[in-house]
Amino acid sequence: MVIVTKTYTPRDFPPFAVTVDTVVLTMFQGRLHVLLVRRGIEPFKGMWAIPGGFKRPEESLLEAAHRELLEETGVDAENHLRQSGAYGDPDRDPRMNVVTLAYLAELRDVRGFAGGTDAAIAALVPISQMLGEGCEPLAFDHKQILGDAIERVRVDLALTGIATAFVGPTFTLAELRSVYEETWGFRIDGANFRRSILADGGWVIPTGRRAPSGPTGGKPAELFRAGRKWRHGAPIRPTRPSSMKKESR
Amino acid sequence: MVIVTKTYTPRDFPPFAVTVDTVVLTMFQGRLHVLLVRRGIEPFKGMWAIPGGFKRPEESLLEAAHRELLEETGVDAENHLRQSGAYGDPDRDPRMNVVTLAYLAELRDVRGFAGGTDAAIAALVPISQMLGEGCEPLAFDHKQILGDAIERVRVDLALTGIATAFVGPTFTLAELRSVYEETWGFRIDGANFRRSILADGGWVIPTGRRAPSGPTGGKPAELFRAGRKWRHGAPIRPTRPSSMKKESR
DNA sequence: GGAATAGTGTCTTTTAGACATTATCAA
DNA sequence: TTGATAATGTCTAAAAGACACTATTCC
Repeated sequence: MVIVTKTYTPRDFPPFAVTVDTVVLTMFQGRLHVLLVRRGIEPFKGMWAIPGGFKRPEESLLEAAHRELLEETGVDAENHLRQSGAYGDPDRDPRMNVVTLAYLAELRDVRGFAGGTDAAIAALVPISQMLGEGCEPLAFDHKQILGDAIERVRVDLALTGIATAFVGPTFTLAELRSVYEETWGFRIDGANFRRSILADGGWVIPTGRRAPSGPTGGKPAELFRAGRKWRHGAPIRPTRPSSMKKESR
Repeated sequence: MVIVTKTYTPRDFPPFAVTVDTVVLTMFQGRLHVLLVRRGIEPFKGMWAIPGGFKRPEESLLEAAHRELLEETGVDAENHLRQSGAYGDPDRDPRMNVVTLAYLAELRDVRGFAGGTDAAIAALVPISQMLGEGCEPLAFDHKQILGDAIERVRVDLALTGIATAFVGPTFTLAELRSVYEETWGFRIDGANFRRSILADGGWVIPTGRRAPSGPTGGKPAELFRAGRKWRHGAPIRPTRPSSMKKESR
């Protein structure tokens, strides 16, 4: 039975360290990347890790995630942070009992980042390098956390307008489509994609302007911006085309 | 900078209490209910609360959720617990800084529960009573936690086979349909529901047997069991029928 | 002009939604 | 028999998927 007083003493409850770790995902050179830091201290010194750190008593979990990411990497993900999971196995940190809350942020620009307090280096690393065949290890249970976050993004792409977070304030439908293609791992027909997206009125809105053609020419693409609508009426489905050309990469 | 030693002392990190709270949802008398406990101690003494308690250092979050639910309510939700959110605002508990991890369990049978350690009473309460118009208050931020959990269930019904968790080991399609209807709040055409469900092969499997007719007669319904398939190919969509008869309750 | 990319049109197949019809029970 | 519920069949409309064709750029 817990003694009911205004203040608790440490003997009344088992204390834990609470950390927040943020998986920052971004499109870089046409590939899905994650922002990682090289650990500068033991344990797992020198290994890649998801940026994060201890929550402070006076801040909320969200505030902690925002602050830690900014401190460690210089990246400001305010208004882009979403919860993605909690991890609290007793042995997940060899030093002590740590419960961590994973956050997720999809960002367009992850520039100007630099190693902060206790992270030696921050860098964008391709997802395929961390989760594919024969991939590199990650500190702690961060491979699990990263995997769960990716799976979350895949689902959310179909159900919400989160795809627009990966692109700029204005974007072409080809850019938006490549977000889906890269994350789901297969190609989508451009014509049908356009129809699906525009049929879901209020999600992407034409600006009337056009993007300049690329170095290889082609018709200049229309520029769109994200609308206020968030939940899709009909989901953009991750349906692998029936007789579609196989992914060629 | 954190001092790197094998063991940490309490001065190295801010300690928190970590609790796990479990939202148990079940169908009872045709309505969606949540399992709540009357708080026997301050703060919020006498108010409804989501069952839960302190995590122990030697157990995982999942194990803690399982144990606390069993202790407080007598309900064993092993293999049915899923994370649904984390809550850590500094003032969410008036006594101290508590980070809580919310779990979610959809169960068929929530019987044999009784008040345990520090919960005076455990009871099934209709969701409408806790979240509807002019509803009752809940302890702490448990109204938020409950609302988030319900929203999570609504989405998961469309994407996964979680609906079968609400019904017995064998069930009729009418029973399964009522889970969707009750959770989404509108009626679904029985014929079309049957087609959608059976088209998604491997999710529900016919047993060859039939359920006895109800007291009002009618053709005995086929009995199905849950298959191994979990993710739906095409989602069972929460599409409100266009010209459908309005919900009559 | 030719290659490349964006956008339109259209055809086919699939699925959702509505609802009529048939089947099988209890009273 | 009647009333109720389950299951099947069928029609229509909408959406997905495939792909031909046009438009506009760079080289």
